[in-house]
Amino acid sequence: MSKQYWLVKQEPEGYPWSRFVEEKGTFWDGVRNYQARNHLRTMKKNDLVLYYHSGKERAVVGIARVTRTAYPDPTADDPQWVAVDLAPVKAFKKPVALAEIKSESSLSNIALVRQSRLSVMPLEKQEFEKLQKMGGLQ
DNA sequence: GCCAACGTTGGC
DNA sequence: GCCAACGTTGGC
Repeated sequence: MSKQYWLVKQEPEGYPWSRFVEEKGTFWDGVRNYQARNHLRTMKKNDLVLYYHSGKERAVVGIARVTRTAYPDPTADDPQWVAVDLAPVKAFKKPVALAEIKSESSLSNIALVRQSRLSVMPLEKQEFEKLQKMGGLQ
C-alpha cells in the first residue's frame, strides 16, 4: 500500500519539537482515545507525520516519519492501547499557524479544524503537501 | 478564565 | 439502551 499522511498533536510544554529533534525520535505513547488509537494502528513504516504544537503555540512545526508501527503502549495497563515510534525528518522553515490553516479553503476539511480534540488524524496527500509548502519546504 | 465539543460513567 | 452529570481537551 502507498504512503499515508498524518498529523499528531502535542503540547509544547509536554514534549516540544526541539526535544524530539535532540533525542532523534521518541515513542508516541499516552493515546487514550479510540479514534486516535485506530489511526495509530493504521500507521505504516515511513508514513509521514506532521507535528503540531497545541495550546499556546498552535502551529505545525515540522515533519516526522514512522519508524516502528503500533505496539502495546508500555505506559498503559490495558494492552489495547498502542504506541508507535517516530523520528524527526525536517523542521518547517516557518511554523504554520492554526489561523493560517483555518483561512486556507483547501484545508477546511482537515480534522484539526473540524474536530479540535482529536490528537492523531489522517491527512490527504494534497493537504500534507499544501501544509509542507506553507511551512517553506518542498 | 471561559466555554464548546466530545468522551465516559452511572442511574434508571 | 437512554440520558444527565461530569471530566478533559483545546481554542479563544
